[in-house]
Amino acid sequence: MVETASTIDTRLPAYLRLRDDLAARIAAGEWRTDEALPSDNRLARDGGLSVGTVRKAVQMLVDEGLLERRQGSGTYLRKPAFNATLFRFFQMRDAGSGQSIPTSRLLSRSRVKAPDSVAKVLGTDDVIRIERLRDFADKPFLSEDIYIPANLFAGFEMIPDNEVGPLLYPVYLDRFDVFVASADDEVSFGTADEITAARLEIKPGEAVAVIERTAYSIKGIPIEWRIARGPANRFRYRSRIG
Amino acid sequence: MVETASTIDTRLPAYLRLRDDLAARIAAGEWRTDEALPSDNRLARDGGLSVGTVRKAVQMLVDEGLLERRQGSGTYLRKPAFNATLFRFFQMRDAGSGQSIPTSRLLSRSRVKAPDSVAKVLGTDDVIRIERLRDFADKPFLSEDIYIPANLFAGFEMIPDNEVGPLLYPVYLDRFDVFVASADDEVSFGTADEITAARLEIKPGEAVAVIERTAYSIKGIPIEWRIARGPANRFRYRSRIG
DNA sequence: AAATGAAAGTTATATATAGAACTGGTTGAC
DNA sequence: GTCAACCAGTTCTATATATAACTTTCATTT
Repeated sequence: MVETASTIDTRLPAYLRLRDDLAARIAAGEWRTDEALPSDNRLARDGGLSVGTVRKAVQMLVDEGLLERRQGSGTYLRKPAFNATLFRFFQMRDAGSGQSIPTSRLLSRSRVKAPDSVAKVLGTDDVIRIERLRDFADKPFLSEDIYIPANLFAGFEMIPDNEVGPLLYPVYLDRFDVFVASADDEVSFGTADEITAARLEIKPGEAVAVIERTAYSIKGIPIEWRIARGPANRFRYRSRIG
Repeated sequence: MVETASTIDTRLPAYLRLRDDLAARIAAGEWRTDEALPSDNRLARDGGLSVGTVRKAVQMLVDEGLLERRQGSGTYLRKPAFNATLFRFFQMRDAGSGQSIPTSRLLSRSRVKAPDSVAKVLGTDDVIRIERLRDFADKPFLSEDIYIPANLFAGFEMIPDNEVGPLLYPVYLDRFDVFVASADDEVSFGTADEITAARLEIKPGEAVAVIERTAYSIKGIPIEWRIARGPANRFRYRSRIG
């Protein structure tokens, strides 16, 4: 059940090999989000390929949301819209156009042995656990419990608090070259236990919304599992299907 | 703000025109799900196009989930998996592998003037309203209020109850050639009013999950708006992001 | 009866090429 | 100085062609 990460280049079709190569170079930070990749023609010459093949490879990365093509201009990295895509739950119902990123308080980070259910999802029980509290409109509204594999995020628990921004996924990318490409969310409903209630400043037993999320890399390898709880009456979750 | 439905063929690119043409013929029921469409070569000859252009059009429909290509064999209609894709909320948490389609009871159907908020979404206030109650494991678990534009679904309210199956989207497709391609869901939590409580057999004021859904055609035209309520403690909503 | 092989038809991959549509900058006329 | 024209570079659309990989069918051989 071991997933060797970068088994590149078996005898895959050329367009897939180019896609993988580009994806790797993107992850390696070879280009910035403002200025941009070699042109189709250039990639074709360099790779000894035809333009059609190059376009097919690039188009895949566009479909996957990594790249963005601008006709007449070039092909660019898409600035990951963490906000809009992967962080859109708990948009406050009366917040109007605010759209502000909520602030985060790190409560703890430690390397621990993961609970069975988490270990099963991540494929290892050697994990780093992060406890976090997020505020919105000066009130706590999300209590989070996050698990990430220690082998992928070696040393994460040592990073000074002030170097960890309000969003984790950019940190994963910048410091560990781990890109969160997709996620499964599961929303349900429960009641607050003592600890959660204290953090959220509500009474134990009050209704909370529960979001369990598993985040995956482009290759589909699970990167993170988290469970988040917030007051049910302030909760709103949006999802696009299809 | 009027959307003329089938403004085909402006001077769109050839591959888009072919895509639209095929989509229309699919919706018209020209092919069945078992045996299948003309080959790439055939479509190219018939349309006076090159194979590359045809492949691009067909690929779009594959990406949209309408078609399915089988190498060496042909291109086939995909049987829409209504169950898995558009009807996955309220999977009961302890139902195990049941996966059974819940039963439906139609409570009312009538042509009415839509509330403002609904009219705004659908673009018309001439709608048909459907009230429905869905059961699971012999208990009511979803009370639904559904609105569809009367012009798209003329005569829907006349169809005998027993000819409306437990799932609405196949009915839309079979009888009205309306294909639901995507949807926006919005999940929140609230409390049951008198009517909802009676239907769900719970007490007024008890916690309910609320799902508001807007469903769209392939062209992005809103087709249906619904609001559904169910007991919060039995609720579980899954969503894939990215 | 079962295995083999050939053939035709299909999608999948890849190349080469051409012009259209668009962008961003530079040049030149006024 | 301003505006228009041009230009080089880019993506986008479309064609034509060739070969590989695969499926299905049918005839032949064993």
